Amino acid sequence: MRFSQLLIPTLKEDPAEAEVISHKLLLRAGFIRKLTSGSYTYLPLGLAAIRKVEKIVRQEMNAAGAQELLMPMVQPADLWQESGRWQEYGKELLRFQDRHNRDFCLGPTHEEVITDLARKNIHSYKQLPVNLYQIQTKYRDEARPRFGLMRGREFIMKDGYSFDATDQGAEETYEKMKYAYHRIFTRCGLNFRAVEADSGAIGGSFSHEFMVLAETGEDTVVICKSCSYAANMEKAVCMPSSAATDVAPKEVEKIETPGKRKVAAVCDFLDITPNRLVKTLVYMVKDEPLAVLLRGDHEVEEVKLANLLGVSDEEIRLADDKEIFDATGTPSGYLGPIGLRIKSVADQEIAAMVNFAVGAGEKNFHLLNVNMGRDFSPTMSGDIRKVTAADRCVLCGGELKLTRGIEVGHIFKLGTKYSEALGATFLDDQGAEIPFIMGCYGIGVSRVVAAAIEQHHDKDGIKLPAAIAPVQALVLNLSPKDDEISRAALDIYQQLQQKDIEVILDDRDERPGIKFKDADLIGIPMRITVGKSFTKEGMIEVRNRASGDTLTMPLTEVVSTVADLLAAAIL
RNA sequence: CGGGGCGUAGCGCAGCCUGGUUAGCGCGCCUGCCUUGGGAGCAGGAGGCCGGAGGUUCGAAUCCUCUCGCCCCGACCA
Repeated sequence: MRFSQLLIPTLKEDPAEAEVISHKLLLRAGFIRKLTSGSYTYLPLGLAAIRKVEKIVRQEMNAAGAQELLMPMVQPADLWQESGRWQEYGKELLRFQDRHNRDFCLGPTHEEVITDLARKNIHSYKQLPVNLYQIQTKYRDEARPRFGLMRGREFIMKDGYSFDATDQGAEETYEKMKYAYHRIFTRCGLNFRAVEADSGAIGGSFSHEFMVLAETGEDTVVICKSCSYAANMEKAVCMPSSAATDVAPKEVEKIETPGKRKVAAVCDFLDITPNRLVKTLVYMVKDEPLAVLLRGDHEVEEVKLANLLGVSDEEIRLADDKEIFDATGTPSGYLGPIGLRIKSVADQEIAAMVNFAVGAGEKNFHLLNVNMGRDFSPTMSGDIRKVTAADRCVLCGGELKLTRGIEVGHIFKLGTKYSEALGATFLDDQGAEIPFIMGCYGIGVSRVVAAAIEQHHDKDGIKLPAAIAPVQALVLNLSPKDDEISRAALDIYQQLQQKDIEVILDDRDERPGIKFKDADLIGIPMRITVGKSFTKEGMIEVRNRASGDTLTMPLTEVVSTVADLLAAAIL
């Protein structure tokens, strides 16, 4: 490929529409162009990078025993009505009608279609397990598309679905996929963590998100500095503190605290730190009020609270001031656990506290030296708060770090949710009719490219890992009008091609500076420069974009050197 | 969906508040000269219904109303 003939519209300045680095660089390097909010055209270089990721995904999925297929993107409403998601899915599902006024949607995911396929074509345990995947453009009518390829409405996704006869089989399949995902993201050159995610009703550790660690990530991830523990906020376990045993409980003392309602104001007034105070929040759980007791400096993690209560997180919400007063007879700000007439849940941390302050359950009063067990007993207790960087790792006791992550993959044990809803069953070896045990496994292919750029760039441009760079080598002919230089550049270009190394020859009639700048911007791993030093000394420069290492050598050594360096760079 | 910001040449922006000849600047683009190891220089040139509609006015890029689009924060989403 000749640079002069490729469409690589690089930009010298940052586009006004881009905020995050990957978005800016993808536009500047001529990888993508926006058509409309959330949809992008993949230009030749951008598409080539996506194809590289797809290739790795295919290799690893196939190696893990999965088979590729391709399902329709337009899906009939009936299937979604059968699963119940036509109502549940909300506005992200882009719906429309055909000429016969039949309802359809653009596929944001394919559980319904694949389950329909399975129920029609898989009938016996002898056919199981089956693991199917596709790589396809998905459409989600996102409320707010943002950050270029990071959160588009249209994006390329690998989605896979497994069907097993038994729970154990499904769990084995899950582990295989988890392993394959580790290989895929490692080969893509990403710094990532597989984090335990909330798996809602199914429970157990059967949902993992694969998070690329990057400041621009939309999710917060908790990772241990010492071991491999990693989890997202909804799932991250707080290790309980041990109770202080050397402090004697004191007498409860009632103090007037006029107008002091917020934690900060109360602590300030009482001259204590927030970790010596227990705040009492009120949640509405399916319209029932519930008091939630939490240390003053902690925050509720609603997903964990919902899980403890055995309800979905959509069924709980904070009560408003009126609901609080109606339920407790106390205005918000002075609520306390003593004398409460509604049920209560205490965060486990409170058990470790001695002589703490609480609201008195009476306007303008607080109590000091309160102790759980002696002065009140909550209905329930458990881990219901968000972890903080001050917490310790549940596995090894090491220090935790809160960091941001980009979700590039998600694996999930689905169980029988869809197979039951759609009546997708098979006969087991006893002749019994059983629903398939399913799993689903997604990878945001286009998002992987954006995430990789977030992790691999510098002030000059993109530094994609060789495994997913659009092409591997770029030969710069610095003087296209000089026959000797042009001949040498062409020679190297052709030799690299013969070795099956993807290469672009920059044969443009431009000044050297422009070629160097563009080379840095688009970030091809190996840059081979043929210029004056070749005519003068017979030397050619080979430069590694990622490391910046530069070697000078005679023409005869160039091709083998580049081949060796690339072989070392690609896993 | 709530809040904020922006739409003027391919890209980045000024002009708008305080209406007034042919609407500017930088980059890019085209032609020529020159230059050729880090986005050079000189000369000439093309390119805009100032997002759209309506209104106010003798006169609107500029003021008012509506509308469409894009971006950011939040909500939502996995």
